[in-house]
Amino acid sequence: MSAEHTEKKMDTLNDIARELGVNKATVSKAISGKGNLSAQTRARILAFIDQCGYRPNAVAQSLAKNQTYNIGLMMPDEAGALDEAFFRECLRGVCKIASNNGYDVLMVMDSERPVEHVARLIENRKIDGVIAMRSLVNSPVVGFLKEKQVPFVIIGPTSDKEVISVDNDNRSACRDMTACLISQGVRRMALIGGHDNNCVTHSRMKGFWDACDQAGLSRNWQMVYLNVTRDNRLTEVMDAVLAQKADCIVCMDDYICNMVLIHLRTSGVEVPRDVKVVSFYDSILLENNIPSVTSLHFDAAALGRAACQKLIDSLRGEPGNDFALPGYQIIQRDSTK
Amino acid sequence: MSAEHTEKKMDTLNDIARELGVNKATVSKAISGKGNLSAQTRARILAFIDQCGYRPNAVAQSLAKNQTYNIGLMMPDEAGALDEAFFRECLRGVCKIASNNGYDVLMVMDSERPVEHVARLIENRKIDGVIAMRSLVNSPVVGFLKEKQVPFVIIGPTSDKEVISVDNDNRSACRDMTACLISQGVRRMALIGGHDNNCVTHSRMKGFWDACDQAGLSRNWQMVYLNVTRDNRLTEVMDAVLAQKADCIVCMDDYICNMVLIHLRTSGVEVPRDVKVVSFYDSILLENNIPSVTSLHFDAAALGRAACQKLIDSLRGEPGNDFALPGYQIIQRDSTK
DNA sequence: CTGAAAGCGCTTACAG
DNA sequence: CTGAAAGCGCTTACAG
Repeated sequence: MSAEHTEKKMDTLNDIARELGVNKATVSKAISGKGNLSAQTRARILAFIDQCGYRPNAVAQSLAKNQTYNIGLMMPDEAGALDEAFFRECLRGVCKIASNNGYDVLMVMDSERPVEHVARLIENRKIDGVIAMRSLVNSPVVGFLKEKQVPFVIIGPTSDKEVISVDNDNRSACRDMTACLISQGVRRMALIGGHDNNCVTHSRMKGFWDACDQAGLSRNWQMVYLNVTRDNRLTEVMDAVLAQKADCIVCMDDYICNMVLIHLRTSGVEVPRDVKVVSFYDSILLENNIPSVTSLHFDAAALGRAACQKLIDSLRGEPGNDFALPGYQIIQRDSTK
Repeated sequence: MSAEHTEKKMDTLNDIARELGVNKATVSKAISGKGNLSAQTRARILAFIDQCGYRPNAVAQSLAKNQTYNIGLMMPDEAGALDEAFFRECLRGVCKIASNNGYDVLMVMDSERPVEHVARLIENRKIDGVIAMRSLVNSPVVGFLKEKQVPFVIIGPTSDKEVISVDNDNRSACRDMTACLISQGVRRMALIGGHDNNCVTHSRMKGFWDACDQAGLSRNWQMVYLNVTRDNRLTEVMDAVLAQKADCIVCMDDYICNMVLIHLRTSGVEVPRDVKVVSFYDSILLENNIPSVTSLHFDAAALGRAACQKLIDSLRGEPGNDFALPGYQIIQRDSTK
């Protein structure tokens, strides 16, 4: 494979132009497919390139074309509180589409100062555009990207109409799931969620209320507790929930659900006999629980793919094909039987 | 902030050279700190740059210096089977050190053809070096990188002395943990592990045997089952383990441990009364279990940091400071009480 | 249809 | 101590 390499290095446009007795511009045109060129010489050049294993220097191309073919991917850096599998899947989706389109993915995972980091990348011209995952409400990142006119797409909800975004249809999904519970006879639910500066918390809550309203179920009968993170408020919240005889605990994500399940188990409350439990987000934590937990399931990889495709379309100035939002399923398990 | 920008664009070396009435080479020297320059003019130039917000074009620098300041990070793409938190932590560590040193991290997460992907990156000169996570035994990636003489470091075990690597000291950790069990009276263990083409499986097993040998515990009394992945062999393995009256089940990772716990629970076998359970790898799955599970805990972020630092040292041609391997702890919980 | 030239924004010997 | 020049490897008007 490297036999020819050792004889003559063929790693610049000049090398191969000299060898073929043509101008390097001609070679460039053959590769890019731009400009006029007889099919004959193009074929000859392409054949030679293929055979000698030449690869254009991406850095030089970047400089000449003022494009890097790099995408910056901003990962939120909140340890533990978020679903690891979600990020991995999403990342997989992004990388896949990027790779298919000749782009590479540059990670931005700066705990302290994400804005400064992405700013440096932009100002140094190391990336062409940005994908931001799970943005917070009014994220300063969005403001920065808009001001600098950097092409970007957001994975997660936005109210900003100028911003390209993809998101799970959390509101509809949570509405459907809640409606499903109501149709099964649930009347007095406790909704438990995390940080209320997280956009997704809001969407899910809206879906929850949508279903209650549609079913004519009084909002006053339902209980809502937000900002329940790691261990802080859980005990007091659960005491209230049980004292007020909720018939179903609706968890906004699997991490909260896991805490709830442990609390119930140690308190001797039996699921689903004494109280039903569901989660708006599914992960391995719930799948393996006993009893297994009814939950919504979203397709994170599809989300990543959609985000990346939208960004690349936008980078190319293409119309921005609209994608159907990746779907969701309600997975019925033992915790609501 | 962008007030001056709008008046005069100061985004190339030429712009600022013209403005200051000096040569662009002089400006370049002021920034890089290389070459001779009077402290005075250097200060003047630096002050101006600071004030007008100029940032060098990293692409042009790359071309001129033949360095990209990008690191390729290869993530294994085996969904589900691996610990998500491990990757996230490790990634965090890598990104942190990279960022501190002016490097950026380019993801390689190509399910189908990782070697081709990294090859393209190298041949296109988009990266200076590579970090490979949790490589498989005899990975073709390693062969490729060695052949191409690309600087790289491996996160995980290698027997290859020419290769720079960082790893948890799995063998010692597993030996210590096993020794600890033996000192608590365990005599007949069942070791259950995953794919035996995974290096880590071997290290952990070695540590296990080390402790048995040192304690004079006959290897014949112990049981070992490898290649127990998702659901395939678990049931038959557990039947054998229980039939042969193991007093402790040693799981090679938390995923296996989780499956084991579920099996035990549904079989009515009580932990730790009927059998003790430990895991060689800790994650949220085990921490929240009831009973909580005794386990080894490794510091993945430290591993990522060490790997990245070693790579950067090697890129700089520096001596390659040796790092102490990131530590581990034995976390005693209820499953061995 | 092909070639010669200028340019992308930097760095680095080499003169002066 | 500073400057003028060549070069990194490509692309893209512009001539011929």
